[in-house]
Amino acid sequence: MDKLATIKDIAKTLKISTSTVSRALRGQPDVSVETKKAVLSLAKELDYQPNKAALSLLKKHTQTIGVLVPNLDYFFATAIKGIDEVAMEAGYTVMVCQSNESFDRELINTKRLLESQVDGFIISISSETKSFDHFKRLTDRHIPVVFFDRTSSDIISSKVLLDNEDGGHQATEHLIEQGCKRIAFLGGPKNLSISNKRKQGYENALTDHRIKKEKNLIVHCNFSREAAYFSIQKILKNKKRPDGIFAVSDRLAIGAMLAIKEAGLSMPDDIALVGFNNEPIVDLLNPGISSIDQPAFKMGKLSAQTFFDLLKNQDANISREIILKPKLIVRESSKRK
Amino acid sequence: MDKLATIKDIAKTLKISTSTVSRALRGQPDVSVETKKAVLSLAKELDYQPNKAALSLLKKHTQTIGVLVPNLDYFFATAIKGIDEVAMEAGYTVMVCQSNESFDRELINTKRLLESQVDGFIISISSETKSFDHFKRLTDRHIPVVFFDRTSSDIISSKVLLDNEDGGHQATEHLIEQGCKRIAFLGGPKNLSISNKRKQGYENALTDHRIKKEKNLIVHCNFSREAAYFSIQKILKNKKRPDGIFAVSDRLAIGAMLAIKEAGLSMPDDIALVGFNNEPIVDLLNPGISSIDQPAFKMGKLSAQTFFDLLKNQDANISREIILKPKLIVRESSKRK
DNA sequence: AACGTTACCGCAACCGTTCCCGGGAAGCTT
DNA sequence: AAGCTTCCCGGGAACGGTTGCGGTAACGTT
Repeated sequence: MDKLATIKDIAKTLKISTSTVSRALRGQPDVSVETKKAVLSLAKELDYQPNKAALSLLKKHTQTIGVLVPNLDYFFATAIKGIDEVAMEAGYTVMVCQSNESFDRELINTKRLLESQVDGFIISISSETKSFDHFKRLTDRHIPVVFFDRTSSDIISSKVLLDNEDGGHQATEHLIEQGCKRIAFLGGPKNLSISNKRKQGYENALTDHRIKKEKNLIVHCNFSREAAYFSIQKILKNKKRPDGIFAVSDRLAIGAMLAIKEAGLSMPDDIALVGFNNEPIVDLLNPGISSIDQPAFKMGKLSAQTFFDLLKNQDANISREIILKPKLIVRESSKRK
Repeated sequence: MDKLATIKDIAKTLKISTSTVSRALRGQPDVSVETKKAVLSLAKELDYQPNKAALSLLKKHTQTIGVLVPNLDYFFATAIKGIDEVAMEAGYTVMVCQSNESFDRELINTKRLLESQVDGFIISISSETKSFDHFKRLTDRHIPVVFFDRTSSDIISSKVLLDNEDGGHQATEHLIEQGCKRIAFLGGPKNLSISNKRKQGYENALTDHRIKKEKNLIVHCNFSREAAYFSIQKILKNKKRPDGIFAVSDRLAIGAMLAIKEAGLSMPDDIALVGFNNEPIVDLLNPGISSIDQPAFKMGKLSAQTFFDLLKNQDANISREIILKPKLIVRESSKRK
């Protein structure tokens, strides 16, 4: 790889000092028009690009945000698009790392991002993560960190969240209103906050309507279609099968749908189904799956905005918490006449 | 933001030189066991992380790959997962930037990645891009660049591609075998190579089977479901409507499907449909959409591997071109009895 | 003629790390 | 006793860029 042109190269060929070149390049005073012109034209000719590493050393910041997500599915991809949007506007670059839901990778990625001297982090934690020391080490150092979507109540930091409890409540209440009496909860990994909050909303809705919750209607599995399929398949074999299912993600809902269809049951009459995320494909299915819509793009933008707020008031030790409201989109999978 | 611990901090508190600390940290000789132990324990206590910027300045490489993609949809997300896998294994970090299909953003992103001193690039070009000077400037400097999926024949570089022509051929031939006589082609933007190659395969298949191609059955639109919907809606109003459609992406195929359904036509009997990408949702639709499967994950891994090959033999001015074979997955949307 | 002002430019330090080189101390061989 | 290894360690330059400070002309003012 050939060397990129540096300020020294320009200085040497023009027989002036690097200081002058630097000043000329950044439009500072104390440079004559001729030298400035000469520098600028040579810089263009050599396709000069400032070396961020050198800048980083000197200025102690890199104009980059480390973004750490569990995966790049629809939700996170659109959230990242939102982050990217406002970061780019502010002249910042984002470094995206995915943990693949693995704790070890999350560890490695935070370490690497830290080594890369990112100015701060925007994080959604992996489903495996149970200890948060690696994040605490960041906040202890007063590095700006914003958590979005997936977080933990053990973490004290700025957060951009969905009101997951409300989402679970809306979904469950809707199922109750459709006449469901025995509603199953299909959740993600047990230590995942978003899943638990949605479960809390589910349970609250049941109590609100004086329906007693049944332990064997509550299932947890990982976020794969197959796992959901097997979980629901199992539940449907019970002598008292559910007549409604609330799944904490659309992918899980799809797995559930497959099991329901295979069992020869009809939707929504035998079993009504509600998912979560409102991914653009769920309205194409037959039946279209009702789902809780979360504003992923907006969450991304807000995360980046609170990040920059944090960056500005670093001394002020505040941590903002933004909570967005979800919205139920009703489709045929749960709409009984 | 508090300062991260540096080698100097360790040296100062231990009253030794930075050289010794550096040696101790990297397990080099010329360090006594006691000092080494002292350095290591203090480093752990201070949670010392080496400063990549300083390393970059000195060593002229950053152990990072710049990945430039048009978006983060299913295909690119899984490809990136593949890239990430082998990059991580090699101790490299990837910086992902998305152009959002915009030429300007592509320009800005390559510039920023270059400033960040990435060791090379893995690129899939935006659909807007018609000029490739910004990429040529990279290869001229002998910076390792691998293009994958979307590229241009005007670019001389290593590439990891799908045999798109073969894909188009397979899809079209399959439709012909199902008895289709008037097959429409639903393509992406006109300057996009992958779309044009698939079109070439489509046309070749037609000629192979002595079917004359009809200009008004060939449509181009951008990669949105809506655009595809309107395009097909328009075509179906023709007095001689098509009896088969080959769409160059699943999203376009879905748009087509919506138009077909709305027109009250049946699939596959009135119109047979084949998409491209084989995204995991197309088998859930009703009918399941036949699609050309491309090994996205494998393409990502291969891209990263050829990248590292390039990195090793930088002097050798070779450029490898890997071409993968696609595979047609037949579903109900095109399977006539 | 002496002084002040202005315009332009270079010197040198600094950021964190590596690495070459030189050097001192201790132990060993002649 | 003189010389040679061996083991540790530190000095200092280098990477690319910014910046405060000082310096030198040329010019204008008294």
